[in-house]
Amino acid sequence: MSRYNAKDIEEKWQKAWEQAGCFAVQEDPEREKYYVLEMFPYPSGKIHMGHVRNYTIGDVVARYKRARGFNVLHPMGWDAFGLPAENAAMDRGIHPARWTYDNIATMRAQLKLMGLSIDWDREIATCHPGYYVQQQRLFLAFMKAGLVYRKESSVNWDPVDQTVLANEQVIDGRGWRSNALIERRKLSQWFFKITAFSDVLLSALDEMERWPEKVRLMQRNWIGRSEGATIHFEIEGRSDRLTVFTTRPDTLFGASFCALAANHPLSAEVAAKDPAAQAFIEACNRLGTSEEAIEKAEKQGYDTGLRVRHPFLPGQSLPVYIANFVLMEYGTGAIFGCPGHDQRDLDFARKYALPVVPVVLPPDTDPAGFEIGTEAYVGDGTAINSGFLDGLGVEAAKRAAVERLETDGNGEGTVQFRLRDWGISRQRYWGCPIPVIHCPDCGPVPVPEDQLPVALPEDVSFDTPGNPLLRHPTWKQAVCPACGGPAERDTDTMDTFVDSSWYFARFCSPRAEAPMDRQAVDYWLPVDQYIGGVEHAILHLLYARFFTRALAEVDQVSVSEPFAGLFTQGMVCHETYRDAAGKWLFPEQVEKLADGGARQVETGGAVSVGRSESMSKSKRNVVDPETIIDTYGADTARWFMLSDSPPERDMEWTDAGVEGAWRFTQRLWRLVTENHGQMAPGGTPAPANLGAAALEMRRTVHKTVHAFSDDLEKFRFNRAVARVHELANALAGFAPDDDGGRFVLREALEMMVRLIGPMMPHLAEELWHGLGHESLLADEPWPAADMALVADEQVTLAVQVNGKKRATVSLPMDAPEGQAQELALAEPAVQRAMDGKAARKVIVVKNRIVNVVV
RNA sequence: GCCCCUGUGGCGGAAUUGGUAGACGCGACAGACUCAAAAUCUGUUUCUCGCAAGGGAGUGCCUGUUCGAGUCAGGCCAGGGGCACCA
Repeated sequence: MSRYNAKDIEEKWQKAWEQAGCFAVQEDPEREKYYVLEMFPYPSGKIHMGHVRNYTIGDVVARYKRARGFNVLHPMGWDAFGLPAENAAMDRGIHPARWTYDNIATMRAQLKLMGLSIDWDREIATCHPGYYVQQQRLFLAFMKAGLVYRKESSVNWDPVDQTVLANEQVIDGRGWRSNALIERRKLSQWFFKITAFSDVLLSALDEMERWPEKVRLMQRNWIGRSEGATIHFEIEGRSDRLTVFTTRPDTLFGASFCALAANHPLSAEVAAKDPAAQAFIEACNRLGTSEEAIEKAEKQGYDTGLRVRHPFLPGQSLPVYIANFVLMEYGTGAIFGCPGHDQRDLDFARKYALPVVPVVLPPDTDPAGFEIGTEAYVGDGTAINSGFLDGLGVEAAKRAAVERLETDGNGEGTVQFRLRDWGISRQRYWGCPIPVIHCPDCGPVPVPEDQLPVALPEDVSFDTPGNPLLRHPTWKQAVCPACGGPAERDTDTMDTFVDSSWYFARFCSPRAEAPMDRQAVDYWLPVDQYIGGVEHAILHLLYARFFTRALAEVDQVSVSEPFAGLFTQGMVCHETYRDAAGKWLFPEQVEKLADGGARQVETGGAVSVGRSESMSKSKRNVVDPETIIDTYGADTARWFMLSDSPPERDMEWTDAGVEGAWRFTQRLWRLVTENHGQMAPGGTPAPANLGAAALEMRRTVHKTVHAFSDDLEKFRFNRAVARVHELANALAGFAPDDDGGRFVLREALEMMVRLIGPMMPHLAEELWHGLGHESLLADEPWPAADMALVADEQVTLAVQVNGKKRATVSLPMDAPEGQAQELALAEPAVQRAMDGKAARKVIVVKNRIVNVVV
């Protein structure tokens, strides 16, 4: 029995597509465009299974839309700046550029093995000066438009490595390399004014119907619009006021303290005269900058000795604390605490023995017996102990409180967003240099157009701590473009999220001299289908949305949203293995035993099998895509990726699963090639009459084409795969015995080959040619189902008695309800279940079900 | 701590979106072919009572809505993801 040789055949067709230039595209106003984009990869070294899944899904969409007649743009590039390149430089002494470009070469070759329908002419890498010079232009355009500004913000500072650390590099308050205690340090940095778009970024989500609801919800929560009030408390013995933000102005009568963020200006002022306050602030600063670390830490405070006057209760005042759970970045960096109706405030009040006054009475509660114990009451209710607010519901009380604050000049109703401006300065080498020169006299001055790009110097070293750009002997020396005096370059580079915030636009005109060619972006944008991991649901996608609006504001694009459709795929998981000593083992080191256990291949030692987790190098539960492609071919790998698990969900990679996919690849090949002799010749017209078996087969084929196409449209690839299995099963039992049968067999095989085209493009191309076609399947239109053959003639209805299935009846499609009822009641099993009683009610749902109620 | 998601046979999952639970695949078992193995083909496979015909239970747990709930509502339990300098 001959076998399908994936390796040779895949290479053959990849060359054929390349020679024919199938996937190179140009703007064509005559044709409807479709832009398919998968999130571009970070060139970390080799492709991993997550990439294989991502690009397989994207390629199915791209090839399908192409067959549907769209002018499809499907490009690929590299998110090539980032921290790992610098880590490699430090660990192995390789220059980040060398490391990155080597990785790109490796990964490009690997991706090409997958047979993706990509227009490689448009390839870009964000670390290439041709890309980042355009990004510098955009930065300067944003600066001119007032969308960029400078302010101080806190960072994790590693005092030993002399560097800023990402939150993930801070482990238990210590630097991951140096193990030194991390400090919070203030740096003057560049910010993008994303908050100028808070409202539109939020409201536009309502119209983004082709985005998953969960991503829209996450973004809504992230932007975090809340209505509330700012309240100005008079500080006793001072002329200035303390301004706080609250979402619960209705609970003001229950306030028992105010609290400041550790880095609030007033905290600093107190600390200047109070060493104990200073020590407390320093302790807070050791907490790290992540919200998680701050929220999970034990609530602690320091009494500043200051007191503020209660705006509604003359003569009463509240203590002011510095507290470790108040964030300077949100609201005004200060709060008032109402322990009765906020859990954090309650924990704090109990700790520092502050009063707890209930001011909201839950519905149907006796005020006499109502007390706050260990749990704050955050629900709706009626105001009590609240002076002029007494008796009002929460919403009404909020309005009344705000009204009084405004009348008295003690505050005002405000809308607050959780969203903060985007700090983009990074004290790192491997990123896009910020094109600004700092002049002692003129301040920050944009680098003039004729001096762009501000290129990264190549002669840098990573053997000493700190930012290589900062300590480079000459790079930062510059002349002020405004006054001509000596000045210094900004030695920071941009957050790599900036690079990925506009690459989709650059793909439209990747070699343009300007950031983008307006005609090209106007034709291609927005991206019709964006595909990537859900881990980017907030940051990357929100930044790209902001960036697009900013680009529109500086008149670079016409669209306001970058991604019309979004699909978030799940992760690829694998079982984890450990030896007796608890060390992680690679899957190839482990042999599964028949009894379900496992042992080590080399030593025969015990292996404990852990749960399936997202593939990661640290847990060694990885399978190398190149090995898989080498063994089984790209089509099998692609097919398995699409089988079984719905694409939005996590999937488990198993050896048995790939082998199953590989067997099916071989089976399809045999099914088509072994039936060549039984088929009608190509081009034979459909006979007027078909035998019963042939007609049934033909119906199955057209139903499959119809359902399969619908599944592709809806990203239900696993079901589409199942339908091809069903069709193959049906074909295996079909032996034509007349011209009609032979016609149906050819039609069935051709249809099946065309359906699998987007999923297993090489096999499909090979079989297509085997069927006698000269054209490339990649250029063929999508097959159409004959709707007359898709509709069923007979339907089977379930018959229930009191909701329990007792029988089924078969009758013509759309038969009248009376007929269904009559047939159902005549069923012996139904009669038995009715036990001689009369039917009280019979519910008939056409073509679905009959339910007899007795 | 806050926010989000998921839960169906031995396993991955399907279920026309409130209407026949378990499609399809994997695994397992039995059989055919073979000197034998591999490959391939055929059949069985939710659990349970029964020789059978046939019955009972069943979609993480509890309560509810409905003629009818895997699907809707409320409350729990378990697992996973994100939290602004990883990309």
